[in-house]
Amino acid sequence: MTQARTVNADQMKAAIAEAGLRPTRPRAALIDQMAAWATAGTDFTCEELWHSAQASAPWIGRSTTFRTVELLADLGFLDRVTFADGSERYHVVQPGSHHHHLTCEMCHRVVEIDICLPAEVLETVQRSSGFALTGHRLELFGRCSDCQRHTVPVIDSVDAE
Amino acid sequence: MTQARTVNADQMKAAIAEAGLRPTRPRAALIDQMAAWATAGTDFTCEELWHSAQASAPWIGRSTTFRTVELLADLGFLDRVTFADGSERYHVVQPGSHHHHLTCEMCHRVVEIDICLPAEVLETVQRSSGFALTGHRLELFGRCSDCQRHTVPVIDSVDAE
DNA sequence: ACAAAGATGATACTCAGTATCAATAGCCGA
DNA sequence: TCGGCTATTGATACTGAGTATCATCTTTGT
Repeated sequence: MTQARTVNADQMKAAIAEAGLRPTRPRAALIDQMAAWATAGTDFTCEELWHSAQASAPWIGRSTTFRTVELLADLGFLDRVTFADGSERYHVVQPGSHHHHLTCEMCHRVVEIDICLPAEVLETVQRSSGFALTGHRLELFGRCSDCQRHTVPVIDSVDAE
Repeated sequence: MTQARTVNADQMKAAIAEAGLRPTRPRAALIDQMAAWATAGTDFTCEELWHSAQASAPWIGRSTTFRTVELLADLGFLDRVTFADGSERYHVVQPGSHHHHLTCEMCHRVVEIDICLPAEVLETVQRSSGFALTGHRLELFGRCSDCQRHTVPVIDSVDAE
């Protein structure tokens, strides 16, 4: 797997400035929290971000949290990651990098992986279906090494959920 | 692409009987509607199913619709399909078949495809990440041949959304 | 026909996210 | 520095999808 270098708060703030948007206090506070989580490899929901940010900035509104997350997602800093149980959470990533996610179904750890569908497979699909492919989404589920150690080993199957 | 033969109402009803569950009128009505959609290749949400079923069976409750969809999903007859815009809908499939979905981002057409990640790719991920893989989810997005005809051609890119 | 268990439908509720809008805070030019 | 323009904010109310509850009604096995 590839450990992408962690996105920091300044990168996100700079991107906001470059987009001609304003560097406001709420945005800064939320970005700082997200960047901290990014370093720790922690994913989050908007609700969690809001609650967490309120510890240091109780004046931040819920709407602003949703708006800021949407903004950062549009700027490419946040990916929506799907977990094995179907839940979806946000994860900070390097914008523009093409990768997919491998998530631990026990501890929710997220690992970015840079493997992808081979181009010839995509071309085969394109030819046989008549579709013009514009994108795809791949999520891998499993148990991380720590969680394997603490529980019964899973059957060595690689089928879809 | 592989056009899986369409699941019919009787198969679903038989599966319910085999599971030791009861063949009730609401279940039959909902299954008939889903089977009709399956033949037409139409996907749906619970809400849509409910409204549609009410045309012929106005006594069916909303809760029952959700319960029946969940039941059929558990029995493997329904897949949750993700579309390019992030929305999720149900789609009737042959239970037990391992496949993925290619969806048209314009008309929401769903095509089942039987291509998958090559085993060696999965093994590489497994080795390098230390994860024990247990499943995956792959969604392909594009424009179907009909929608390509009616609009400007898309850039021939195959990157993720 | 009868009782036990399964299934139903009405209702109320939760939860995540959205819409609205008056008030506020950055920005820019004078 | 001032003033005004506009982006942004936070409070509030709302929506839509899905869940919990529970009295009532069906199936089913006897």
